[in-house]
Amino acid sequence: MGIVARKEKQKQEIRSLILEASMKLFVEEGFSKVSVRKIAERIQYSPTTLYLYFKDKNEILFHCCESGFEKMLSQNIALTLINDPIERLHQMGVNYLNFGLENPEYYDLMFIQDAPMCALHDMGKGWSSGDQALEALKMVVHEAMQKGLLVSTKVETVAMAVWGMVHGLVSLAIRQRLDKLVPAEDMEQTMHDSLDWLLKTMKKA
Amino acid sequence: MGIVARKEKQKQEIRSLILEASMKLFVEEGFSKVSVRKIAERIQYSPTTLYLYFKDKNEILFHCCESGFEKMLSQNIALTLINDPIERLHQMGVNYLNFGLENPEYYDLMFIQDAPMCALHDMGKGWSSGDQALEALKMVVHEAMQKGLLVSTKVETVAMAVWGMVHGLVSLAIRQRLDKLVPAEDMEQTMHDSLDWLLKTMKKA
DNA sequence: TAAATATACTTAACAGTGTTAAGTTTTCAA
DNA sequence: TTGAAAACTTAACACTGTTAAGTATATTTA
Repeated sequence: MGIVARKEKQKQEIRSLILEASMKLFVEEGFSKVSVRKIAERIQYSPTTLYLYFKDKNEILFHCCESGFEKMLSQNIALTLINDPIERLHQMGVNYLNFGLENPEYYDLMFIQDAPMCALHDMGKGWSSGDQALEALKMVVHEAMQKGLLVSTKVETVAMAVWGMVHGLVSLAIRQRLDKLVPAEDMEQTMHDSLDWLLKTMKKA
Repeated sequence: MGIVARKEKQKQEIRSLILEASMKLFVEEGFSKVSVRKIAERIQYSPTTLYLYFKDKNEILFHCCESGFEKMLSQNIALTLINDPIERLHQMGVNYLNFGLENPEYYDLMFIQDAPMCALHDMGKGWSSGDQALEALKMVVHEAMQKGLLVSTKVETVAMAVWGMVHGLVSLAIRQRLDKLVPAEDMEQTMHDSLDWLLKTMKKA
């Protein structure tokens, strides 16, 4: 069975090749410019070959997403060192804002486009890394409530509020909706101010 | 000069015809299904005719957006009756959430897609109705601070936080990102809970 | 009134998109 | 060496936004 295993390994290698080319392409040229033909050209294959390794373009984008989540989670490792759950939640928010602003193309794919969600639906699979981040968020909110640092409410309510806000800020910024509210040079700072304000405000008196 | 005025009026009528057809189309079939050819077919014109009335597709979508903003603002008229600025801000948020959930296609265009912003940029114009809504938001925050109902900070910080959150909730919901956090049947309620929570929380003790 | 001009609109095409069916080349086992 | 299976490509379909060139239809001028 060594031979069939090697075949499988080769297949995985080409899958990786396709995904790496895709990611390079949309980091360099932006998400909207990624096309099946351009990906194929980069790896010197015919466009139709990609369909032997992935069901459709959405599925390719879905897998790019997954590596985006890993990228995002990797910056959160140092987080476990922070004891105060509010402070930890705050830092999670800061990391989230920074990730979004520094990787707008990835962010777009992970949280704004619906192509990846279509793929996810078609495949009947779950997010794994995405769910993991969500679980961490709920956990820290729960901990803060248990320690009496937050007024006790449904965990989902607060988790949704916090995620909603940071996502709202990043996605409005990415889509140029904040330009009229605040000058470009103050934008990043104001976004962080808003986050600071939320966490200071929600802290139990 | 009556004749040139009539000509101008006819031109405006065809512009309206195009816009109405576009809006019907994307309310019925969704934003992503709107194409120049389909719009043209609806009004029994050749696709290229549309380019005699609008610079490109983005410009058409931009004007659809504008009527979306009017739709949105129209539901905010009753708002001026509310005296308490916090209560008014709350109701603005409620209206925002409802508009987004009831008109996801419009919302998509107005706050998520970047086609309209491209058009806006190309035309060198401003949002008018969009800016108006933003001004109203800043105003109510300002008023709440002046009346001592909110801790005084930069108005933009709080306005951005509140808008960020409601936009975050709506856009995450529209793009199916909240499905894993909360069951579908509780989603709308939880979104409103989050908004309630924010406003209760930010109210000065 | 007839010719010239300006307006309104269409046809045909370009260059691109995702995707599929059918055909070809390569690889490998019997 | 032959035959089957796997890997890959060519050609095509049905779309997309957009433009250049051509055709009718009004309107203005001589």
